[in-house]
Amino acid sequence: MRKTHNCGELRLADVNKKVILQGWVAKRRNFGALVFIDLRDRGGITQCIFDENISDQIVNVRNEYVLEVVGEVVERKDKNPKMATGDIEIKVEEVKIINSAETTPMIIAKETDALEDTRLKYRYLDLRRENLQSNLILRHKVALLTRNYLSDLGFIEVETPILCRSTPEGARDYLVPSRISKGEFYALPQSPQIYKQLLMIGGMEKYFQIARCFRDEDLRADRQPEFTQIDIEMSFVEEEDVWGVVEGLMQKIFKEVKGIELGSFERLTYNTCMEQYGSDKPDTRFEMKLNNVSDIFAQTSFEIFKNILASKGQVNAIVAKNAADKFSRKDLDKLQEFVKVYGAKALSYLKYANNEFSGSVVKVLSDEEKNALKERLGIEENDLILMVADKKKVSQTALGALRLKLGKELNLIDESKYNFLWVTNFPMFEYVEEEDRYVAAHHPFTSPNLEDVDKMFTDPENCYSRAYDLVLNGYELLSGSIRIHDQELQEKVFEAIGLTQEQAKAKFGFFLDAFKYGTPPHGGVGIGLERLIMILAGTDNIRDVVAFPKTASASDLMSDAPSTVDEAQLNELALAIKK
RNA sequence: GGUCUAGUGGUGUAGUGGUUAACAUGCCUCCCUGUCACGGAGGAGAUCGUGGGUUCGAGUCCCAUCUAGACCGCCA
Repeated sequence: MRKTHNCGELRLADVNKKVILQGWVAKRRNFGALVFIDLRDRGGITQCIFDENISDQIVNVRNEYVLEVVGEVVERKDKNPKMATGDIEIKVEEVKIINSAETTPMIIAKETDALEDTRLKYRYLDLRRENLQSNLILRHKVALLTRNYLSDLGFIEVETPILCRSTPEGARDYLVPSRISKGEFYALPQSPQIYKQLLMIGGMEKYFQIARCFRDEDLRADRQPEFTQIDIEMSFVEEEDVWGVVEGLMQKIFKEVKGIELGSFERLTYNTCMEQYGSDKPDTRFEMKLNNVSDIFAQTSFEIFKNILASKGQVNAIVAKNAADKFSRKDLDKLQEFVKVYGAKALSYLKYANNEFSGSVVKVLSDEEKNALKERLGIEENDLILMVADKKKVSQTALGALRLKLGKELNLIDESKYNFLWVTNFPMFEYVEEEDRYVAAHHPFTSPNLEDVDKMFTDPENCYSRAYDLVLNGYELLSGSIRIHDQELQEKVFEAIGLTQEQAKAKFGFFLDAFKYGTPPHGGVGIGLERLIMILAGTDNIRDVVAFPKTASASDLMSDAPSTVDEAQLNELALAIKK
């Protein structure tokens, strides 16, 4: 390689050095006989100056041409404090046009104005932008830190299969038809869950993998169909051991990447989370907690609240402090529509100003009820009370979502904070109405809390598990659990979710067999790498931290995947497309 | 599966049912020796996502459809 430096590293101290740079033309400023070219590579941008002796050699050079310049580093006459290399420039003595470039369909700059579909179609051009490059470099750093940290602790990285057996529970699998066994399919792994547990049975004791996972489900701003997990599993451990490893890893990453010393991680149970924040992944960077005010309305004559409470519903409230004047009737109607998305039938509100209440439910609530609310919620001048009366879960989640929306809109969130929160004691089961049965809330290999084992059949609603999530600033950063290592207990869990022994055997037979041969107690986590990088990079879009992401409909605009295939390919797989 | 938003020169946007569809940027030509969002003069570039419909007349209104985005469901 002839290149002596990258385009971001030269400083005043390098003046008089003879250098060779190679890179792309980011910008050309032409003064006739004198031409400035900003040359860009992964390292940054350096200004190159072409005087009358050489400028005629680059008259045809346009943006994104690839150049080699040979020249001397000189101090600039007029320095540019906005550039890292702004004190110097290259006085070009020789130039070689390595390659030309057509006019690009988008402007390649730190802040491009191109919309995302354009950027995705020409992703290789978008990747030349500083933002995406620094995000990918950040991702590399975090992966490297992770490997080193875990390796130092005695973890072994093991690759697990991408072509797996389909598992019927949980997320939809991506399927891959088998050519050799016609009519049969592999599935791409939703996570290496079963394999990493088998590695524990296989005696690896401490395993990790930076593992690609695939889920054929609809996308979101923080969800791609293929994504990467920092997958960790350990034998002979309990919760504290796993959490200690994860906290150490996060502390290391935040220290090295952000220069931040993380404090201790807070912990809340799932139920407390739902009660206080209306979410199992709360953003704890601001307050505005939920209050269950159902008891205030125990004797209410307001029919709607009365009926909801009679059918075991709840009335929850949040308070937007000193913000009543910021919400017009129209604004509040919009909030009403917002909570309906989450299944709430209505949003009740009360404004408090000049020592009196006004608002949607002011006439139907008694003075006693309003005073009780005022006292319970610590209402002061210009406060706004927002209430949702509904089924417990609807009331909580609707207000939880509203809390987050208001936190953002009222600027209550301290963006400089990184609030980690362990959420523990998840319910073991979740009731699915359509199927009239309980399913595993996490996955069926999660251990129930030992004191709740009996409740699996007598009181599944109140049976809790040894599953935990780590939440960072409102994002679910990881999920994990202590697994079942006892065959008998595993069979009971299958029974509790309505799987007969035969069904369980058909679905997980090899896995259950393995449990017979001395399974160590074990547990672990899967950390969403993209979400971690998103937060570190300060973006709320997962596509900003993936080199070649998919659109919301799971297609790749650049390669136009997925695509149809030849009839011959289908024939070879014994497949036909249904018309 | 559902709700909402958007689709107009290469790119990003404006556009009240009525003249030749406007602006910025990019692109092309020319001028310019200190710019860094360079500046100046001129120029090319759009069947307004697609298909129907209403209307004397549709970028604009209606229906369908496609694409992109956000959210709900979904994501053990």
